[in-house]
Amino acid sequence: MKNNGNVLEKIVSLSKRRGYIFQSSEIYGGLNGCWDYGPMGVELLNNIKKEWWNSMTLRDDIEGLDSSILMHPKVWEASGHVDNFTDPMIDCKQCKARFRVDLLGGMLNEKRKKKSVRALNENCNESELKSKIEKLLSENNEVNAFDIIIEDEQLSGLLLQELNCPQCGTKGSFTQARQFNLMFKTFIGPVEDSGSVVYLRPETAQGIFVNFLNVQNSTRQKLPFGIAQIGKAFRNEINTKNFLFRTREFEQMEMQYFVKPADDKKWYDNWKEQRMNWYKNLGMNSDNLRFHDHPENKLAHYAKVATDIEYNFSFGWGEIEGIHNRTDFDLKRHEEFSGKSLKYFDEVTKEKILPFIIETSAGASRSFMAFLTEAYAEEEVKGEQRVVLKLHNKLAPIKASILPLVNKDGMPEIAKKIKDDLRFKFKIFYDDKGAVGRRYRRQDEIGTPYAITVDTQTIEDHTVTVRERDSMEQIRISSDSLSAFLHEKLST
RNA sequence: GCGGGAAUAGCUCAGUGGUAGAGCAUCACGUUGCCAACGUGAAUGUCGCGGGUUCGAGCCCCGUUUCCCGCUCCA
Repeated sequence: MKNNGNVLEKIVSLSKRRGYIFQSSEIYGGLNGCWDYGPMGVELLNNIKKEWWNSMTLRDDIEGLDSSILMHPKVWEASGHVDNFTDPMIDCKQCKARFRVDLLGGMLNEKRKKKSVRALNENCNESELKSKIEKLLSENNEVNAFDIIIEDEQLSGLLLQELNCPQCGTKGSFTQARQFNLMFKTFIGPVEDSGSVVYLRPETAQGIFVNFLNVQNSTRQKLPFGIAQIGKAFRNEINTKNFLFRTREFEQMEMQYFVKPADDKKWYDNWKEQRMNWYKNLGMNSDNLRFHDHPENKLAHYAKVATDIEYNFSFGWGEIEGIHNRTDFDLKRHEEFSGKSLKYFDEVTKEKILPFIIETSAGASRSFMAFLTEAYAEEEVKGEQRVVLKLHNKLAPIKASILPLVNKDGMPEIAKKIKDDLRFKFKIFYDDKGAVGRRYRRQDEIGTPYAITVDTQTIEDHTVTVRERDSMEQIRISSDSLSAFLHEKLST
């Protein structure tokens, strides 16, 4: 059932109807790839983050951190993002082939480069641009001029018009090159010049790396130990798509584990297993989860080995978490660029070493969507269809609904008292509108695991029925024991 | 970024150039006896946005935005 595109649309629709996800800036026509978390969505998201945070920090060897989104621009030079985080693309309108502009030069021989530069010079009749081209040609030979012009914001498009597509040979069929860095730029202070440029972080990890020694010194941790952080990150993606899956603003849950270089393999394997189990323990079916190891030739610039935990979304397998061995790349680079030592002093061997880093980088937004997809179910009950979110108890936004069977004989008063007893311990919802069957179904649709109903017998003996979401079965328990009941059920 | 589809009430959708509609949902009143009950009444629309054609546009044309699908891409 999950393998048809309809499911995503149904989830999008349900998300809006029931307050999980709204489109950002909807009244203005929306903003591409931006989404808001509604009343239910923010509860689910917070529950996911809480489970992750607890699993990471309720142990001896991991410390928490919340670093700022804006960081010194040199951080991103050191990390490699300023140089490597670019992706200028063009398409051939004729044959639909896509090329990276920076690689296009390598696909053309010198003769073609010279020819295209000459043609550009001849065909250009805009005086300002013409003089720019002539200046370039006077300072460079034609081949070098090609490489400069192809990267030039103003001239690149004109030069592309003079080129033939390497695949189909059609001339002038390229789209405009989009020349940009995937990092969002902004400016600090009132003057918007190059000296005041800062970036919105494209990953939270660097905030951990630059604080490595601060955390170690203040907590007296010994290797191996980790630093965990949850926060927003931003990437100016060319295309957003698939609901929450590929967005420009997203939230990461990252834990960087610092180890002795010789132990890197051991901890990489260990964290792979721990992280996979985390998803399974929160209700994801093993069949919908897999590892995808990165082939060596596709590794990121900082990684020695890497794997993704992928989830089987309605649109196919997609990464929800990356686990990388980042080696000592980041700490070494930050030593280089900052001129400060980031070495760890081993008290036993009396050695100064630069630790290796095993990174676990989970997408909070992507996990959110995976948990939502996993939970979504359509069932037939007595000839009627019901839609139910089978969310894990720990993740469900609302833990229990409290319902008077009918609005008379004092039932609402008893139900309201139960609500007041429970409301500061659990996220609960009181509903007395319409028939009770309808109220059950409404709660099913937002994933509430328990429905507590006050009926005639409650008036006599203070017992209530508790209906379980997935089985729809009811048990009868004393209203005094509800708190203990929920506490037990929700903690497993 | 390319190609295809879509956008009308909160949701799902009908409306083929001539008065803006249905079902569900919402609200009020009545009713109520455990899985989307019923009656009566009410409220709800820049027909995604901007132009154009026309006596007249939700409908035709152009542009644009957003979403979905496929391709491409994802340091």
